[in-house]
Amino acid sequence: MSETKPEEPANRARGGRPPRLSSAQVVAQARRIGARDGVEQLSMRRLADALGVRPNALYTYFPDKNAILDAVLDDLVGDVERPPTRTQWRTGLVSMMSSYRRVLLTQPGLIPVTVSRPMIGPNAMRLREDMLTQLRRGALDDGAAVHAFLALFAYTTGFVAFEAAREPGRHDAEHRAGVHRLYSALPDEFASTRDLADRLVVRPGDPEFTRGLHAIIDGFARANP
Amino acid sequence: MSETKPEEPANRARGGRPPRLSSAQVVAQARRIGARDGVEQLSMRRLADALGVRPNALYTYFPDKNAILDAVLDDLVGDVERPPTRTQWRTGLVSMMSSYRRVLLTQPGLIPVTVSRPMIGPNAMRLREDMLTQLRRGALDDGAAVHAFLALFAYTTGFVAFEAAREPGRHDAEHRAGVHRLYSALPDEFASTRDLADRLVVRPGDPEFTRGLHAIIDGFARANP
DNA sequence: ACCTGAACACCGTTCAAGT
DNA sequence: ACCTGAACACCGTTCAAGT
Repeated sequence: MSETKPEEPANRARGGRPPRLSSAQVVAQARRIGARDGVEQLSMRRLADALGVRPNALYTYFPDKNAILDAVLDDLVGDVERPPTRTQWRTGLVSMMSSYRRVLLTQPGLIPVTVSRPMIGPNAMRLREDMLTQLRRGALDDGAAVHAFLALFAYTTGFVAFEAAREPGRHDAEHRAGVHRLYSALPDEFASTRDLADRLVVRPGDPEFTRGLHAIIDGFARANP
Repeated sequence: MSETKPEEPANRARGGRPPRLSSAQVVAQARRIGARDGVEQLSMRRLADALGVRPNALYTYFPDKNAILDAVLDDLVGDVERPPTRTQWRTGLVSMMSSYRRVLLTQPGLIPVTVSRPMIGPNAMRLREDMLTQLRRGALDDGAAVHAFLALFAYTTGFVAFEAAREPGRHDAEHRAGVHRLYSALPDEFASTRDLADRLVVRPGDPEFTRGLHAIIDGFARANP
């Protein structure tokens, strides 16, 4: 559903009333609310309120709420940093995915959205192109490049989702302490979990993310020239 | 929020009215609705209706809707097949993750749920233990085992999410044909996407999934004895 | 202990009407 | 073309009350 076509005003027609809004303004405000209060709090009614308009006015600019979310997501993807042109392909890939991760962590609530409607919109298009280019520079053949692209994306999305599932802080720390107690007291049927309790309970972050990234790139590069 | 404690009846108390339901029945019915109509259609009101009860009666068995979703998810994870004890560790891992993938694809709507509340509940506990055991059998040291576990899970979840984002069929085929036309007509700034259009447009499935799985395992095993 | 009636505070979306 | 009033068809959750 809803293929993200913002439908820029095009209000040339005579008889037309001048628009009070633009789709860009709607997206910007939506993003602001999402960043401040979380995407869960983003409703058509709140968004309209913040824009000084009735809820149904939004349907002039976007066909439905999902289209707005798609646009916000692509706007966000636009913040992902492109690697400098002369970096090594491997480094380029890692830095792009790291940037993507950091950007997504900005709006954790949007992750379920990303996950089910990925890679639509102009900025996502750009990101994909850059990734594919780096993979080919790494001398991966066409098949491997596409598969590696898929794997890297799946991994990154999944990782960020897990990471964002619990926001860091006191509450998270207490939770992890509780889990640690639980794991440590496990019977022998759960020996591995019990033995690895210390490590399992560490909040995953940049080092863990990067390590997985390298493993995937290595795994694909290995089977190639 | 909501740590998945089904709170089994415990209706021993005198003066008590005999329960018409049990938490297991609630979960079973919820799963049925999810499988038939999609999780999007699963509301407290519909669920209550299907159980022949008013919506608020459900709060006797679960503190809120999320707790029900958690329980449904863990129930689902219970269907993941454990590998035969004597298989090679690598094969064991791949078959477990493949089974997990197939099970999740049964209830695509639940994937956004998995993604943000993973690995809670007894069945998830079992799955984690089995994965960790296989990884250690692969002579990965403790650190590598935990990181590989994380990477495999992130990858699988992300992959399934992408896969489930568009359900297969006529509609999907047409969409892919359209994307192919678009990619093929791209200007030189999008040379890689254009060149790889044929492959990018293929619906990912079991082979692609398995290939990525092997790449990750290889990537982690490489840096070890 | 278990369930209900009634209500609260919300949703997204549509549609006819106004300018 | 753009926006509004009013309504439709829903939500999850709470609370006092009944048995």
